[in-house]
Amino acid sequence: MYGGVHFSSVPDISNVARIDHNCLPMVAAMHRYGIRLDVPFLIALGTKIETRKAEAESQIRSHIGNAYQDYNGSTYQPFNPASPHHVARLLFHHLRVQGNDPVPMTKKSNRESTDEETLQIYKAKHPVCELLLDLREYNKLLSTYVRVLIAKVDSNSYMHTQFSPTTAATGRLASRGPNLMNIPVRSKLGREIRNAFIASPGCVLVSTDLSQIEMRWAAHRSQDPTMLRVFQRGEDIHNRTTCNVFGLKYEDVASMVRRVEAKTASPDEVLKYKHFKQFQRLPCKTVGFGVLYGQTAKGLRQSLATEGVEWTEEECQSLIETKFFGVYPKLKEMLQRDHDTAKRYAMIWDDFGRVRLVPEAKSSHKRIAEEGIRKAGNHPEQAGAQGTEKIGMAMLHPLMADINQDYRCRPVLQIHDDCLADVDKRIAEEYAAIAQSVFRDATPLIGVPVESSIGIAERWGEL
DNA sequence: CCACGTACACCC
DNA sequence: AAACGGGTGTACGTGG
Repeated sequence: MYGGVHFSSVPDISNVARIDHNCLPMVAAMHRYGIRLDVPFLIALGTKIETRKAEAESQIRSHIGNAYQDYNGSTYQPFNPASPHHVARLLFHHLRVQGNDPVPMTKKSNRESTDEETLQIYKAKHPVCELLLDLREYNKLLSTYVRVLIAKVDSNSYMHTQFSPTTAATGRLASRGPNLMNIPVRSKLGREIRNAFIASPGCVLVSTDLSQIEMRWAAHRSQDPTMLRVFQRGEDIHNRTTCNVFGLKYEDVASMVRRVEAKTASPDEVLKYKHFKQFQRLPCKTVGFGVLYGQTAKGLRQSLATEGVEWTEEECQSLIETKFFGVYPKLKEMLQRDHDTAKRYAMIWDDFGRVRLVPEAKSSHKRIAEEGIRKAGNHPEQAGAQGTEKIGMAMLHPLMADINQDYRCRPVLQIHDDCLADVDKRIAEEYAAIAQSVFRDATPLIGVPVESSIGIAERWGEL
């Protein structure tokens, strides 16, 4: 012991460089081979979105008429719906959709916010809000994805993006030129873009996904008995949390879900299920993600509100502190330990010894210090999860290279807990089984089974 | 004219 | 004065 520091607690960083180094062959192969794009499909999609964009623009113009009159001192400025500044002036100064209510403001400039959340509030007040939201989506899809992807494919329609294993502080990969880790998936139209990513001729795309890997790392590190049992029994962790919080029986919930999914539930039970899903499971699921990120009661209240669940801050506080951590007390202790480590040493590290420096954790400014502590609280799980993924990639690549002698078998993308390969149809099943077991066994966790799921399809959007 | 900060939006 | 961790990219608007 010296100066309050236990030498035994100093992390061993020697494995980190090896992990990053050993995943490079697969990363390089991803860059070199690239992923195939269906360019005619993308062009048709682009045309479709351009049409919708033009419609939305003309409707916006007809709705606002001369409502927008901005005089810059010499001329009237045309309204630009892509400018948040113009949108704010239109809605809150000319149309005054807020009436006498206060409007959410932007963080740094002193101006009304026009983000999606804000526009949703005033959707009922003026039809232009929804049109502006639609237009935003079209502009986003066209300028960030459709046009860029078409412009950047090589002469054989393959996209070669760069992956950097050393950019993110937690060891996650970063992708640029273009970024293929943020291709849309949540909205219907956005998901169409994912369908432009296709397998090579005679091949299929095989995805290998580590399920709930950060949660499993949290279970491993905390050794929380309830969490361990959830994963050992193969339960749905959010259902388990919900049951313990609301005093429901797990098996009752599971059988209800089965009946609803099989469409054999009575109308009464369907109503009960909908209530369960929105007002019980959703809050518990949100907390489950949120706690690993250090989400506060205020943040939880906010994110639930966007899902139509209007809880008070006090109710959120009680859900997090009393109810959630009441179910998983050892998880709370682990997070507390990590926060203490950050406050004491201004750093934190994961089980592989990947260190993150958080000097701000020692700041005298509470806000800055808490920011550092939140970063530290999440680091061991995010970095640990990435360790599993990178080690899996390192072990899998030589096996793929062997197969690739006779049949096409190429890695194409990694998205944090997901590894995508372009594989000859004739050996897709065989490859999938190998990849699944490699990722599953890459890093044994104590008392926690790791599970990887596989998907096979010709288009990425179908996975 | 370009560089940069900001707002917003997409992903895990 | 924030209120959720980790990223990239685009358009706008301002200031050098």
